[in-house]
Amino acid sequence: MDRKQLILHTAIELFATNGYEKTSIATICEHAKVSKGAVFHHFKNKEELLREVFLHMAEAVSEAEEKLSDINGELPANERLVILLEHIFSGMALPEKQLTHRFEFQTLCQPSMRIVLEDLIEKRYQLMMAQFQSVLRDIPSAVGVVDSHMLIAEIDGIALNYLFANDDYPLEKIKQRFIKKYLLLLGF
Amino acid sequence: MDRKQLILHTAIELFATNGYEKTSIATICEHAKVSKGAVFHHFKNKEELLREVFLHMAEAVSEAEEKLSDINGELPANERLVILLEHIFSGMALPEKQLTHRFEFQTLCQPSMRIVLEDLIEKRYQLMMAQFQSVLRDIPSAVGVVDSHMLIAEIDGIALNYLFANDDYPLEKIKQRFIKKYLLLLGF
Amino acid sequence: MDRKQLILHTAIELFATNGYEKTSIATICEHAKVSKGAVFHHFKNKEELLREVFLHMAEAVSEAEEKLSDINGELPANERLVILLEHIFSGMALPEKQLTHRFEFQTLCQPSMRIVLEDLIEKRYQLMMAQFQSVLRDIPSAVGVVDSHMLIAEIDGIALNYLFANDDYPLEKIKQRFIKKYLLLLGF
Amino acid sequence: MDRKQLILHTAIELFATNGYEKTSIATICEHAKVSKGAVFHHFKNKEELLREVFLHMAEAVSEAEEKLSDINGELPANERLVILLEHIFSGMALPEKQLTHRFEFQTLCQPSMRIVLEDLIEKRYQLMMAQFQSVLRDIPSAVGVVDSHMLIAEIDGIALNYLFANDDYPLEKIKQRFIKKYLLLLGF
DNA sequence: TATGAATGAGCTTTCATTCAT
DNA sequence: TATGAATGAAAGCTCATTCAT
Repeated sequence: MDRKQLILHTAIELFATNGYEKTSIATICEHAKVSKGAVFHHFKNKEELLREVFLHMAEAVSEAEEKLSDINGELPANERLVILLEHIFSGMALPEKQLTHRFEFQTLCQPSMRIVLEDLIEKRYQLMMAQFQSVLRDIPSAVGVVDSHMLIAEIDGIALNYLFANDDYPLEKIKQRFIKKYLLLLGF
Repeated sequence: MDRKQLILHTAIELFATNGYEKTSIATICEHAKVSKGAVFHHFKNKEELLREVFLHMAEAVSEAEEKLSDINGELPANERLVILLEHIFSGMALPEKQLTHRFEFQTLCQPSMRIVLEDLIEKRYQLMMAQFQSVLRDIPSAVGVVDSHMLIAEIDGIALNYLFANDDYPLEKIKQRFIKKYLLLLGF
Repeated sequence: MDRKQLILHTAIELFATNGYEKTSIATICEHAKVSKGAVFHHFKNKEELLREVFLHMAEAVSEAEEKLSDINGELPANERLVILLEHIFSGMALPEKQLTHRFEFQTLCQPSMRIVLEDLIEKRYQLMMAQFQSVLRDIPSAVGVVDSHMLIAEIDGIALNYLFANDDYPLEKIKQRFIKKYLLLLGF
Repeated sequence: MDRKQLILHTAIELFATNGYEKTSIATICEHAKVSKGAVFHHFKNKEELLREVFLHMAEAVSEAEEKLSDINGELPANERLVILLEHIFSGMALPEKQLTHRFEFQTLCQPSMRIVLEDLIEKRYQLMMAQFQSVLRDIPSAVGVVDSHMLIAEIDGIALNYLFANDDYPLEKIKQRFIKKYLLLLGF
């Protein structure tokens, strides 16, 4: 792995676990076994590093989602929706994805991060909207835009609560109730 | 208002808008027109100030909720649920409550804040759980614990997305779909 | 015990164990269960408190020494010297005197304390000189001034080393060798 | 001279003359014409700086002593003892050594310094003990351990008193009486 | 490309001291 | 006499960033 990638990976891990403000460049250097000069050679400043970390993460997530879309292209809409939701819920339990989530929630809530990433966050939200709308479009009883917003928000909320909850959080049962709820709402 | 309250109010506002890490004691002092010494006279250190800010906020919220419970004590469960949800959604649009929400989401997502507030956050979550369960308990088709977790999470998610969204976020329409969804799920 | 005495006693204890610079007025107040106002009512400032602490300690020591002189007034000089040295060495092992010593050594070595106490330290040294000279005066082979300086210095050194040494410091054996040495030097 | 050495030298001088607590990092920086960042780049914190200052000083002293031992390797024990004592007493009058002594006494008496240097002080004491014992070992009438402790303590005491005394301190005469005393005690 | 010494602004915190009550 | 809230200077320390090598 080249130097830049190494720094990027180290940064996301530290940002996710300790927070952006609490992660000093020096700490990143120690963990990545790289000099400070190297970091500032590859990234103009800390904010630019943050932006690239965000981009890097968003890219990885998008790739996974595209694969999913490709596979399920021809199924009926309700099945596609269920598969999508199942996929998202499964992801929540993966340690690797949890890191990503942890980081993402911080970018949303932390004013200092949000300011730096505003445009990227917006773009990313539009992508998610598109993904849900492409499924809901084919369901007559769905209210495309509203339901997409709602789905995204609710999933966010569940991920957030699960991420920081104790071990006994009933994620699996919530998933089932959640899917049932939507099938009812959408008339299946 | 006494000095301590003044500091507390100034702190929550600054924490909410600029973030805990990015809010220096010096900034709080400038805004509250108080000396640094005064802050450390009333609060052992910045972390203790954070805890008191959290407590202060949680108290205010709890009081409002208690009032609501008192009023609706005798209505049927489904109506109580709807009123509760309407109340929560209405709150999201109030500037004053938005400040509180902004702060609260940071406490959840920011590792450095979370560590300091862990116990208080847990206690607060239990309180919310109790509130929802006291309504759902009277609805046979509800799955008390699971549905409470799910409701809290979903509302969190909607508040989070609304809070940081553009002006065109369809909160009102989401509220309607959201309530409809639950009435269907719970068999009303 | 009145307030002022209480503060004085608390101060010497804290100065001795933690050092003058490291002992804040606030800490003294906590230990003495007294308000800050009370301290500054009785003492103009921290330096004045230090001076009074020193005076208070020196007084107590002087009283003890006077008693000793009174008792041994009529013995031959060499016996008086031995008794005096025995008395001083015995004192070193008393916890209460150790506190005093600890404080005293700090006043000698700590520039910031020394400056404040210069005149009092000088006066106290003259007193000790007088005490030794009053004994050595009666011993023909003694070189009054020089031997007094030397005795004071050596005893200081032994006290200093004993005070901060491990439990196995052979104070008793040193005392015997020390006395033997002086009896030889002075021709007894 | 490199930056680190420069800081070290500046620090020992300021610690010795003004005391450790009263010497701020800022003051060291001003005197050494170096930025605060530079100090904390080379030393983890003020305590670590203190430890390195102590080590640096102890090293210089040890080197001087080793040279002395080498030179006198073959002389009879009593002559070696006298030379050693003469050497130590001569040192007391050197301005450069006085700085070292001033610093050393503070490390012994100042609780806050002592805590930080405990292990290094102990090690240094053992070294001094070894030095004296290597001389006394060859003198039958000496009580090796006890006399070494006593010699160290007494020399400490004389240095301490001389260091802070007025100009009329009879160091030279004390030296002569001191050596005479020991020659008598040890049977020469 | 890469290093790490150096900078200096800014942070949290401590503390002697003052003063209205 | 006594209290303790308030002050503000100064402390130790962190950190993003620069730059000579």
